[in-house]
Amino acid sequence: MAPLTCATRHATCALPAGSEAGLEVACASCGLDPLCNVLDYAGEQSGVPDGLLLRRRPVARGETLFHYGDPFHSVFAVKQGSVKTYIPRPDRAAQLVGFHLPGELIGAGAMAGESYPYTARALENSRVCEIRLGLLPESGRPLQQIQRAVIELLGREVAFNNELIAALVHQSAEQRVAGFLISLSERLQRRGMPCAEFNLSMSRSDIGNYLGLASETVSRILTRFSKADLIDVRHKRVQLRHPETLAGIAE
Amino acid sequence: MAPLTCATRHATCALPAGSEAGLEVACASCGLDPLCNVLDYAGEQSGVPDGLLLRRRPVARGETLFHYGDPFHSVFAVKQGSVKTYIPRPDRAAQLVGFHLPGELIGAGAMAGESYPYTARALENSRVCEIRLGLLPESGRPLQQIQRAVIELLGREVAFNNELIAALVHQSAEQRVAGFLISLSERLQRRGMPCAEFNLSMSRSDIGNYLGLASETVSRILTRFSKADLIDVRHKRVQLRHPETLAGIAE
DNA sequence: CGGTAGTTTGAACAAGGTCAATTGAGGTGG
DNA sequence: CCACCTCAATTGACCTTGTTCAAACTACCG
Repeated sequence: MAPLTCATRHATCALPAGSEAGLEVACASCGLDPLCNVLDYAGEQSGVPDGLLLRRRPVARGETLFHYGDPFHSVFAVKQGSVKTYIPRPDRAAQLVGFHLPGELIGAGAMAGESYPYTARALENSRVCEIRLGLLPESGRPLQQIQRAVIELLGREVAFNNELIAALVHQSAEQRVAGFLISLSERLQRRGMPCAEFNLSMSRSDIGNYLGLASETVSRILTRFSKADLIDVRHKRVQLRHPETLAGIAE
Repeated sequence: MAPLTCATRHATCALPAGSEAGLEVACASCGLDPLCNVLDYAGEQSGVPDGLLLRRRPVARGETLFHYGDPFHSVFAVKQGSVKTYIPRPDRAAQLVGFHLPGELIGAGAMAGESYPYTARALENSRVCEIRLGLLPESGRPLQQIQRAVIELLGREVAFNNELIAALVHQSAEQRVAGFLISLSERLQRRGMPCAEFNLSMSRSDIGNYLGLASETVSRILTRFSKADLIDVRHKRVQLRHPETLAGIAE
């Protein structure tokens, strides 16, 4: 078997201009990297099924990675573009769970259970890496490292969610939107992507749904920030002019 | 070394009347049970340090199990009574993170990190079991099972938090309070505790803080529910009269 | 060049927060 | 045992915030 390489260790390749969104995250900055490295190692020890790693798979805007309730098989990482996750609800609007930027994981919450607790859908033409954890053998030494990595990932997820809860529950609409922009910017920065100016690939309703606000409120606050010269919004393009002030608003 | 027994496999022992709150959860119903069982096994294989399990440790009302930022050493489970976790914040009121009922874990979110992300304080005179995971050797076969159990626990935590976020962000004050009561009741039931009538060991402000509401709003809604004969509130005692209707309100 | 869906903006309204006064419970000391 | 103190809980009045409903506007796409 050919030695496996990390799912995301590849330079950007040429693609039809305009068909894909933004830059690609470097492997070293990707949240999947620890797992990728472990699997590299596992590969050389053999015992890891082939086809375990699917790298830089293109996903068209609107396409889904998996649906709510599907049996768990893979953890995904966004390589390029963006993905939203949501819980479809009968006779109600879907509940938005999260937005996933380059370098971020999708489906981590399902690793412990049998099925995905939400649907994942691409917000734009994107690329994702996929690790088919479902194919992993249940024994052998590498498993320990894999488990360790999974624990690490889940722990981060828990911490992030705890912060999010604290934030969402107690903040005003203005604070939430400011915090949302700052969060996006910081997450892009962490992955080495341009973070002062970026795309709001999700709709205002998606943002509102995520933050627990009406889309009109989101819109109003964005223009308010814009008039205060804190940001510059044009269509889906946002530029942060005074991130410090925004961060101050978000507290 | 004497064989270790599960941290929580013990009958209730006699105690000064009135000094402790409520019944004790059975070990089989405890969230720590999977870990306890694994460690039992580990003990017989040797290699597990002594003093790893501290069982049914009494904790006085107001006493803390650990503080925000303390280095991680143990996972706790409430055996009897209740505990709240919160993030202390400079020049602001603390942010309540969660309430922990008998059978529930505390500090699971810290297992992946180095330090506790919140402070844990007993709401009443309670008893907790403690597993000093920090003392675990980093190798040996049982580690795999321990890791598996940890992943399981973290996964549940993530799932619970996702639901919580969805709930808190989109629900009205009335829905939140109804959902809070139902959640308490269901969690008590899951652990085999009386669930139709129970103690609200936390203050109205704690509830409000947790749900993102003013304490006055919590109070108003409780009396509203009481007048509608959905519940009976007297001091800290609550009786659910029409759980189904409440569940309907919470949606 | 329309058509459609997302976005912006305005005005009326409702939910919940804030402030303040009152009541009630538990604890302490005389 | 009771008076008193303190703090939590309740209740009322008012006001801010954000939602809802509706209409105009804009980008995007055939």
